[in-house]
Amino acid sequence: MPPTIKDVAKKAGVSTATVSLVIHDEKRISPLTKRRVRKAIQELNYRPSRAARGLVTRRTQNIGYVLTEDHFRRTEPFYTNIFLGTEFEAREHDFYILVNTIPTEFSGQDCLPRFVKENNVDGIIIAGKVPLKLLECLEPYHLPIVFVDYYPPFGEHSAVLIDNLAGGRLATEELIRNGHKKIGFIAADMEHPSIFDRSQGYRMALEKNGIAYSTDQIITCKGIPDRESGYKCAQALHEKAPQISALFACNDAMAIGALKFFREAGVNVPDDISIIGFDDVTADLYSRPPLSSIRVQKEEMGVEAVRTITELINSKDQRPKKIVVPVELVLRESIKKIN
Amino acid sequence: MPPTIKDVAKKAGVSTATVSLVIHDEKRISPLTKRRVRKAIQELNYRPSRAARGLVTRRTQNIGYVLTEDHFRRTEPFYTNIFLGTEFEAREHDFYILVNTIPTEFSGQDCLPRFVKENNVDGIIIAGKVPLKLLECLEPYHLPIVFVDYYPPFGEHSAVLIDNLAGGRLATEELIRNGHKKIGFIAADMEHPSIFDRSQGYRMALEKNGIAYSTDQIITCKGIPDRESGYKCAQALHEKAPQISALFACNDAMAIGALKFFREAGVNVPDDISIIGFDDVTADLYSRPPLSSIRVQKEEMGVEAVRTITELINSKDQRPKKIVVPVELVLRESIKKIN
DNA sequence: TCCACTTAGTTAAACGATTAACTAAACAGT
DNA sequence: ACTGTTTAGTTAATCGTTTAACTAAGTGGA
Repeated sequence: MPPTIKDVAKKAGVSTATVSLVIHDEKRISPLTKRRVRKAIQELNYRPSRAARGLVTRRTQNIGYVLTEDHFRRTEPFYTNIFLGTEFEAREHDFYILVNTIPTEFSGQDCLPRFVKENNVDGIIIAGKVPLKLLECLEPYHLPIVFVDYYPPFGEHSAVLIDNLAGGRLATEELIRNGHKKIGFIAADMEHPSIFDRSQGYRMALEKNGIAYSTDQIITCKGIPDRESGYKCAQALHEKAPQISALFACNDAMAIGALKFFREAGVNVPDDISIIGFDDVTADLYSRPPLSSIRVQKEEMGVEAVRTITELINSKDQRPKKIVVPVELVLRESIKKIN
Repeated sequence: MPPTIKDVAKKAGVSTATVSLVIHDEKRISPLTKRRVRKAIQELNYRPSRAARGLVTRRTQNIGYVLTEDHFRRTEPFYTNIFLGTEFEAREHDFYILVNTIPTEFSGQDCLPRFVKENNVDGIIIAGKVPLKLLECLEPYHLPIVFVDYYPPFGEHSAVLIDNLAGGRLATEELIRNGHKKIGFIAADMEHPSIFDRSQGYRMALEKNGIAYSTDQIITCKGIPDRESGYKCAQALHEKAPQISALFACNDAMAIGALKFFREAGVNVPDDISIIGFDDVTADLYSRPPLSSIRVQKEEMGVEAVRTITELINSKDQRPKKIVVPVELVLRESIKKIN
C-alpha cells in the first residue's frame, strides 16, 4: 500500500494538518518544519491520494477532451496532435486528460460524454466542429468549456483558433507571387468558420492584388473536407474552369485528393497546375509532389487550450478568452513560378 | 452540487447502506425496495462519486495506456486506432483510459508515466515496443500489465498480438500465387518480435513452395520501420538484387517509402515489381498504386487489451494470457500476375 | 503587569461512498 | 412455547485528505 499523509506526519513528528499545509506551501509553517516534512515526503515517496483529495475539494483534476468519432479516425493526425499537446501541458497543471469521442450524428443525452454525466471532469475541451445539439445538452452542467479549431455560431465562448484568415491570404499571395492570376479554390463544409475564414483570406488576397474574385473558380461541397471530397471538387473544378493555373485547397486532405485527381487526369503538378494546401499534416511530405501548405502548430494549440481551461477552472473570472495561433508558410515542390 | 447517496436514501426512505447495496445489486434487498431506490436514483439522476468510491475500494477505475512518443506521432494512425478501441471497451467496464507517452530514449524513474508514480491506475496497457528499462522501473509497482503488439524478451506476460507469422505467410503466398518466384523482403528493427515473425512467415511460405530462402533478397536496417527506412531499404535492395519481381515490406510505412523509391527510380509498380505491405493503414488507399496489404483489426486489439487487463484487475488469477488476433489479406492494385 | 497580536502549529469535522457487524421481525421445526 | 435460521434491512467505522476553528507560546507596547 502506498504511504499516506499519516505516515509522513509520523515520520516528520507533526500532525497531518501540518503536512497538508506544507504541501500547499502555506506561510504559517516555519521553514525548518517545512524542510523536515519535505524530507519525509521524499523518503517515503509519498503522493497525496487523488481520491481523498477530490472528495474534499470537490475537484476531479480531470479535463475532458471531446471530438467526433470521424475526426479521431481521420487519416491526418490533426486532432491527435492537438491532443498530444494537451497531454503535455496537463502534466504541468496536475490534470489528467480524459478522451471521449461522440458519434458524428449526435442524438441527445445518451450521447453525452461519459465524464460529463458522471461529473468526472472539471472542464472540457471541445476539438473541431461538433453538433450544436451537443452544446445544448452540455448547458445544464455549467462546465467551463474551451473550443479548439471551432467556434459555435451562438453565444460567447473561450476558444483557441487558427489564424485562418491570415493563412488563406498567405497561401493565395504565395501563388500570386509566383505569377498566377487564375487561382481556383476548393473547399468542403463552408459553414465551418475555419473553412469560411480561409475562403475569405483567399478573397482578400485576390482583391488586394487587383484580381477579380469570382465563384467561377470555386467549387465547394457539403460534408467533411477529406481526400475524397478533394478528389471530387478538383474534378468538378477541372471541368468548370480548366483555365486555372493554380489551386488553393482548404486543407491538406483535400489537396491530397486533388493531387490524386490531377495525376489520374494527366495534369502535371506543378508544371500544369500549382497547388497549396492548409494544415501541414505530415502526409504532405510523402505526397507526389510534396505539398506546399500553411503550417499550424497543432501541439501548441493543445497547450493553449489546457492553459485556458485551467484558468477558467481555477478562477471565478469566467470572461471568455480567445487565442489565435499564428500560421506559417511552408514551401515544397507543388508550386511553380510562371510568367 | 450533484446529488449524493444521502439524497437518494432520504428520497427512497432507506439508509445509505441500502442504496449502496441496491447499486451493487445485492440479493438481500427485496425487489420492492430495489425498485423504490432505483426510481429515486433515476429521478435525481444520481451517480456515485468516483472519488468517494475510490477512497474506500482503493481502486481508481483508471487504466493507463503507455506508448513511446514517436509511436504516437507517427503518420500511420496505428496505435491511435488501438487506443480508440480501448476507449470504447473501457466504457463497458466502467474504466477510464489515461494516456501517457514516454520518451523514446527512456532514462529511468523520471520518465515513468505520471499515473504510475501517482498510483492513479489499476493496471496498464503498453502499446508497441518500449525500452526494457521501462519494464524494469515498472516492476516495483506490481501493476497488472497487458502488452499490445509487442512482447518483451524476458518473463511471462499477458499480451494481445497480431498473427504476424500467418500474415507473413499470407502476403508471401499471394505473391507466389501470382507467379512470383524472386521475392524480396525489406524490414527495419528485426529485434522486434512482430517484425521477426513476419520474416519467418515469409520464409515459411517460400520453403513450403519450394523456393529457396536467401538473404540475398533481403535488406534490413536498424531503427524504426518508417517511410524513410522503406525508401532506403528498397534502394539498397534494388542495387543488390535487381532481378526480383516482387517485394514484401514488413509494414505499410516501409512499403510506401519503397513505392516512392521505385517511382523515382523509374521502376513501375506493379508492372515491373509487385509490392505488398502489412498493417493496412488508411494511407494505403491513397498511395500510387493503392497498396495490397495484410489487414489488422486495430480497434479490436484495443478492445481485447481492455478485456484482458480488466480480467487481470478483477481477479486474483494472475496467470498471463495471450490473445492472437487474426489477419486478413487485402488486395489492391500493387500486385500483378506474371507467368 | 496586562492585554493584544502574531506565529506556528494542532484538533476535529467533513467530503461520499463501502462494508463488516449488528438487529428485528418473520418463519420453521420440534 | 422455545430455539434456531432466514430475511431485509440498519448502524457505524473507515478510506486519506483539507480546512475552519482553536490553542499555546512568544512578542511588544503602555
